[in-house]
Amino acid sequence: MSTKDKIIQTSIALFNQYGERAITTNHIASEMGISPGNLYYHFKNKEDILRHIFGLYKTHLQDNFTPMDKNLDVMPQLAGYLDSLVELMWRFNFFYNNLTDILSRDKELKAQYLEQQTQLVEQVVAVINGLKYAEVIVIDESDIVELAHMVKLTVSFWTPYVKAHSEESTLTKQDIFGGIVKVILLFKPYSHGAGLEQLKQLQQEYSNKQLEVAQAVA
Amino acid sequence: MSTKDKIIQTSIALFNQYGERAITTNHIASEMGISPGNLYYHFKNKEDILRHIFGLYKTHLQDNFTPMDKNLDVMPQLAGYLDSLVELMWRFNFFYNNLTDILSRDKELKAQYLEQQTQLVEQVVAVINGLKYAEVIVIDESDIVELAHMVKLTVSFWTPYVKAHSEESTLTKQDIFGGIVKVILLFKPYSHGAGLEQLKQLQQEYSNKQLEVAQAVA
DNA sequence: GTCTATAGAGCGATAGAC
DNA sequence: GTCTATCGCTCTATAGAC
Repeated sequence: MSTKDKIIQTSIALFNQYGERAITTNHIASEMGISPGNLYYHFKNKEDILRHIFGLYKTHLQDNFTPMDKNLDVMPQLAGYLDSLVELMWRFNFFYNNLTDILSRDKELKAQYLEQQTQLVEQVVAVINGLKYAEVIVIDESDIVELAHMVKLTVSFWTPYVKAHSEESTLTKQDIFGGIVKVILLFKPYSHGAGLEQLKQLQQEYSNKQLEVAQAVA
Repeated sequence: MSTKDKIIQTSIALFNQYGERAITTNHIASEMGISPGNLYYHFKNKEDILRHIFGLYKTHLQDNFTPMDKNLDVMPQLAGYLDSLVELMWRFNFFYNNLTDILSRDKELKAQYLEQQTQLVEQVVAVINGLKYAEVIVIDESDIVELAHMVKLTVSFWTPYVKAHSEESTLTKQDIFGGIVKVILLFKPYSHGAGLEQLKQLQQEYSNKQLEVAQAVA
């Protein structure tokens, strides 16, 4: 791995563990065993590092949040989206923990984020419509965009919510599954009959994942 | 107003406008036209100020989130809770914008927050049960706590969500009403018949408030 | 590409006069 | 209760040698 890539990876790891605010460029360099000067050879400044990390975030979403295929079953596709959200929430949780700060310090990054999130809400709307046409849920047209924002809000801020509510602020991967359960909860009351049973099953699967990991640790 | 109270009020105002991270003790003193030394006469440090502000936050919730009266109509009481949440989300929005950071820097405050939020989830559960017994909503026993957390998550992180999605990061009070609409959206799909009509009307009221204020400014 | 050394700036907090 | 002055620390970022 190139030094540049290693700086990115180390930054992500340290930001996630200690928070973006607490980690300085010196900490990153020190953790890697390189000099601060070397770090600044590869990146203009800390914001430059954050922009590169945002690039990875964006790529992850572009690669995994592809449009639904109407010829395939809807539930496996939904499960695929949820799995990719687990990865997203886990890998970039530091970003959500300091979203306002990070964006307010860097207008360019904020513009990129805004554009990206505008796309994202459209993609979530498309998924909701997919569930609607597959008759998994029944929902008024006027509520769809609102629900899409609630999904986005939940995914974005589940990890800060968990951190604020746990004694030790160290996030574990099973904590993330709890957030997915909440996302499914958002859809569930719009669902009836066979669709409801499918969603209940999916929710149960993620509840189980939560416990499995916990038991593996114990 | 005493200097001590004025420091608290000025801090809240500056934190809300510029973010807690960006505002130093020097900024607060300078804004008030007092010396940094004077500020440190009244408060041990910045965390001390934040703890006092949290005290106000806690008091606001204690005063406004009183248990439901089963002898009175449920909807006016719900509206009362929602109005008090508007105030909370508006007055202390800086707190939610930096929640993880603020709590990770001060173990004592974190403990207080944890205790307070544990109480709060119980109170939200009580409100949901109130809606259930008044037959405004129909909800499985097993979903109630999960829904309560979703309400809390929405209230906590609506303002950071809005800030992240607006060009200028200055929050207005009508933005808050949008969050209340989202909270009502959480309840709506559990509702049917007469209860649904009541919730729709309530949601419409807050949607209107959103627009009224916007027009008053224009 | 990597290092050492350090400039430059800001922040938190205190001492001591009034 | 309020001020001025300032110390010590940390952080960002750069200069210049290798």
